[in-house]
Amino acid sequence: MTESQRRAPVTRVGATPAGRRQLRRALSSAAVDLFVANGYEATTVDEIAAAAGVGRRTFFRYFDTKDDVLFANHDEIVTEMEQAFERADPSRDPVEVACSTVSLVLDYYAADLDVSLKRFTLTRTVASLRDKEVATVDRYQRVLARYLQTRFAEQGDDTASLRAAVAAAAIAAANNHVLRRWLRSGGKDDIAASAARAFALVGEAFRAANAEQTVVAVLSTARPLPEVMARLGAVFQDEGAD
Amino acid sequence: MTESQRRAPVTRVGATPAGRRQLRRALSSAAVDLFVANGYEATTVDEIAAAAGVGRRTFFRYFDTKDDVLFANHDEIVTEMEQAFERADPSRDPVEVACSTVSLVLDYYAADLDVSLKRFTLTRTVASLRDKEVATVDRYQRVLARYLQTRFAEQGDDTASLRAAVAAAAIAAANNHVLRRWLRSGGKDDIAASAARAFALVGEAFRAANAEQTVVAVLSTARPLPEVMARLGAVFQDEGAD
DNA sequence: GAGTCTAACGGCACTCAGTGCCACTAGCAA
DNA sequence: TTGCTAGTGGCACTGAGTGCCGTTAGACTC
Repeated sequence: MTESQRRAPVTRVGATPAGRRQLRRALSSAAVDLFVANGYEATTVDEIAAAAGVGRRTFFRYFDTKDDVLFANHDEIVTEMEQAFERADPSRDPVEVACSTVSLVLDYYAADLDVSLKRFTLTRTVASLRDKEVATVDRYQRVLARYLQTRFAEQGDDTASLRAAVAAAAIAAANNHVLRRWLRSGGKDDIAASAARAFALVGEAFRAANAEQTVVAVLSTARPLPEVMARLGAVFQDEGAD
Repeated sequence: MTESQRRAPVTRVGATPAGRRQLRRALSSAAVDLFVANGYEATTVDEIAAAAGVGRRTFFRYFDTKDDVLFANHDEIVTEMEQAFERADPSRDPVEVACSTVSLVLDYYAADLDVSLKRFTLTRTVASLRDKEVATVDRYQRVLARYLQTRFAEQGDDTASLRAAVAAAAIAAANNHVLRRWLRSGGKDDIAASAARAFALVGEAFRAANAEQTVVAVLSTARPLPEVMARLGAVFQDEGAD
């Protein structure tokens, strides 16, 4: 063995699955801190790896790209959402199921407030990271859309695909709006309450249009019933037009 | 001058603004063809530049990144949308204005069907290009949201920000759905008709939810009016809960 | 037509992300 | 002790993106 081949003994953290998770977290944590301290572009992968006590090559065995390290548990969220949809009660309203499922994202962000806040400032500052975040949002928006599409199609909706895409986008936007507002408040706001309000707005917009509305009104009139019916019918006669 | 410094005469296309546009198009066109022929990753910027008859360094003076070349006129679309919002009739319904403005994107895509189709297959195939497209969509979705937010705020909507974000997402999703469906048909479908249908769905979902619903119903009962009112009131008593 | 100036261009060298390859070794099994 | 496996680090390589600078086409002036 030559002198140049000599090296420090390898700790080999990733031998066990728990160790792999631990190293992933260590890399992610080190990266976030370095990004915040020195800026994203100014931080090299070498520095991240060194801060976590591993080699540069090992970093790329845990994360495909440099920016992936900021969204470490995103895959986890997506698979968890898919599982939630699989075991969802089919009798519940699809939009409602989608809303309550997407709030898994809020739970994940709330579970690690410190990292969430740092990532928030980074995604607001660095354009490429903002794009990356948008791409991750799009990924679970697709999961929402797929679920809604199958459910809408079951209900005999002939525009299921369109309605699913639009509703999924609306739900994701509402979720993001709540999330960003909460992060801007530094995690102080009542996230559950604002989420409920936001999803109520979405549900109102899309549930109502799905099934026929059931409307109830009270009127007082001396006119004979057939005339009342005719007048009421005239009010909605343009509804068939598309 | 040494032999190594000798070079072919420079054509200098970009001396005039028209020439710059022409070279941009040439680079974009060459890139798309190479991407389709040899794959995105397998195509180097050197090859694109060479195919357009310029040096590699010039490529990066016309496009910031390699993937930007696929979305060459995106900035143009965004600024045109912003201008459209500025001269929009303030008496028109905001959602309707947003819908008709976003269809500028459809016009741009329809204007160059060939490139649009090639880009479509690329964005479906290459993950990084799909992410890039999602990011571009997000950019004009923000323009929509900003317009809707100011208009909703004018109307005294205290949840203007949320409603604007959700409506903008829905409009963008509807637009994309129409666009993708049209591209999958190879440009054969009637894009205007399907756009009208899609935007009708969005408008229905968001215009109606803005004002209070006006409901009319006919009922026949022998019960005294106060009891009827009390029973009807009980039906909606959970509506205040948030 | 000759001189001048500006800006587009090409070349070169550099950094860094990401990848393939291989040698090394900690931990485990026989 | 002797393999075997898998995590790891080093190394070299490709390619994107950037800063710098010399060159020169084309426009403008006189």
